[in-house]
Amino acid sequence: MRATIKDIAGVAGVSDTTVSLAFRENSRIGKKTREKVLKIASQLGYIPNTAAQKLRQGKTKIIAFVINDITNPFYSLMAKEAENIIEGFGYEMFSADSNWDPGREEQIIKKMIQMRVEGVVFCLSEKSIKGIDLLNKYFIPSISVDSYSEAYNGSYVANNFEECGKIVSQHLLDIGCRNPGIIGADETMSEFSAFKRIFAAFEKNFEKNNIEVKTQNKINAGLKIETGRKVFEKALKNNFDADGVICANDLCAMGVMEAAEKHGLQIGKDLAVVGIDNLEVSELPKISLTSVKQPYKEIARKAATALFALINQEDSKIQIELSPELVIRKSTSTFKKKDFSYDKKHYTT
Amino acid sequence: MRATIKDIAGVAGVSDTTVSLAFRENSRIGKKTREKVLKIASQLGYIPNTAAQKLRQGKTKIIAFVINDITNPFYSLMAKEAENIIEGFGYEMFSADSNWDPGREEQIIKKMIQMRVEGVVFCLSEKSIKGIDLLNKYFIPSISVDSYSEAYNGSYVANNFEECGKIVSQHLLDIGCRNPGIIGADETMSEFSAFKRIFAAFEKNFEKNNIEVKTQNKINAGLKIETGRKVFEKALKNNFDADGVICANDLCAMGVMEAAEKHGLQIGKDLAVVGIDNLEVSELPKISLTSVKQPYKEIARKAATALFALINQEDSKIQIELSPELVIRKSTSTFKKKDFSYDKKHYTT
DNA sequence: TTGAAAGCGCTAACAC
DNA sequence: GTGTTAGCGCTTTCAA
Repeated sequence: MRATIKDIAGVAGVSDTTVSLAFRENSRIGKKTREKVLKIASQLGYIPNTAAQKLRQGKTKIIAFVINDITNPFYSLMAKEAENIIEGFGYEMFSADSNWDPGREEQIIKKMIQMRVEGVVFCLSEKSIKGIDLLNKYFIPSISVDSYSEAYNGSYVANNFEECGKIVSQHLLDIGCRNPGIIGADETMSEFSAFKRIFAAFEKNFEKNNIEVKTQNKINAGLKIETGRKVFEKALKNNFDADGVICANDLCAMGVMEAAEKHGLQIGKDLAVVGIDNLEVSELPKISLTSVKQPYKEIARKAATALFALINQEDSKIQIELSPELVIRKSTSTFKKKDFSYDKKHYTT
Repeated sequence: MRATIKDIAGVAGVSDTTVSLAFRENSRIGKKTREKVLKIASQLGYIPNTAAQKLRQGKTKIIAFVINDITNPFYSLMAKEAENIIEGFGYEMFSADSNWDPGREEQIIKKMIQMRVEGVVFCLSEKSIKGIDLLNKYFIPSISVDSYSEAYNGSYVANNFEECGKIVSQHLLDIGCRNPGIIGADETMSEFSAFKRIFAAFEKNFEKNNIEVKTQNKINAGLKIETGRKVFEKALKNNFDADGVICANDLCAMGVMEAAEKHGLQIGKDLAVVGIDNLEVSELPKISLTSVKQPYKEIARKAATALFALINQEDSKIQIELSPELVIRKSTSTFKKKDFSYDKKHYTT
């Protein structure tokens, strides 16, 4: 039904080989023959069959992109950037969404191996390493983006989460906060290495300055406005008394700010709030949320490029961390220092 | 290098066919043979080669999802929903991002045909119909989602944009606006049928009530906070004087509200503002933007399901429009009616 | 400059 | 219940 190379060969009165070669530039085919073949091919509406090509050549020129949640704008941004790089190398990219499910992760990676992809860019749920084991077993070059679990020892291009926690805590210290709080993700997500590393670094930097994050000021809220609001409302009614907080993300921070104001606290003055993500809406004057901007585009670009270095065996392991940037806005910039005496005694940078 | 069916057959001392059949449930193979084959396959780390399967079977069980911009949260949401449905049918989904470029669209669709996909879900830029022509030429079932150009006559599951423009205008009428304004997308995007249809229906419903949208109150801003703010600031300095506006999307509306307040207008009272998208942040008390919520998830689900009806020839053309919902918030709910005398004379529903 | 022949890995007819 | 044979559409030797 659909035209094949044989059909063209039949009409043109040449061999299959000649037709195949006619599609490649600078092949040994004569000019006239090529023109004739190409013309007939176009008349017959010939489109090559990728499956046959791949089978014959053994190479697929496909890279897989496996990600936790493609509806997360940062992940879809990475997908788009990676795709551009990958196409620049003459490869195709197939993406798949694991929905944070380790079972689906493994299943997707198996499919990708069936498909004989030549490399994989991934950001996994960290709940299982079966997917990575599979890739290693079949010697498929792969690289992790954004974050990676503690046990992971392969290639990655990641956010420097220690730096992230550190710059936030340092900023809070600098503006005068002496009683920090941590408003984390919900229970499932708070095991994710990114949050663990950010909050650990945040706490560590305060400890270096002899300031402790009180247990009552460490809570798990979630990644949405609503969860941030509800959980923080409740916390304030209990004994939450921090003067500066880091939140799991910007949406959560917005919920937190709302609850705080409702409780009579002035944002930026009584309570400094920092988010993570630097969403477009965070810069609205009415929100004006200080936030951490992470270099997702650059991560994706570097990772895709690095993957080809692995594929071409120019390198055997690549581990890169990129630093975030703190965007300071009103939610932290009008803080009133309460305890200046403290600074002289303890404060160090 | 990688184990094939022949390798397994060799070790097990059976034929290729037997091995192939062993992987299929309820095939005629004996129980013991199957167990032996499966065991050896697992020992050799056998993973079937999709290219070979597809080539042999002629069927690929692949659906393509071609979309303008996967970083648009609504589009990625549709991709995810569609993928779930498609997997439920035992197919795989490959997605590709055309970045609103008609050239890339065509190129992507060509690739998908090379890949012998069995169906395509798409949302195209509307700047060219070459992609659709290709699909038709090769008799590949396809369905459009979200929007479609005027010239398009194929299957679709779309937003009912007329309804969208109508409910917004009716709401503005109901609260007492008598001098409407339209704040559209930038020049490139404003040719997109979705915006044209929404704004036309908006205007038409006002006209039915003998109210005209003045030329000076129709402006093109854009789809971002910043463009909304800048363009509306300028418009207010000129002669923009509407008392109720529809904006191209929520982000634009936020920029508009910011500029309006800076200019001394009270949102909801002097100027009613309606957005489109109903973003999560639009419900924040400080923003509280009335907005149109469009049924993207349902569109994607219906479209994917409909595509299989087309593939299985249970149906030859499917055209469905789904209605949006207006979420009313403070940006329109405290409006002070100025001209009650008008109502008695003209107002109709 | 061209063609003949082989085969990538798998599955489907058909025969036993 | 199992094996033989052929072939999906293409590319790649190798020979002419």
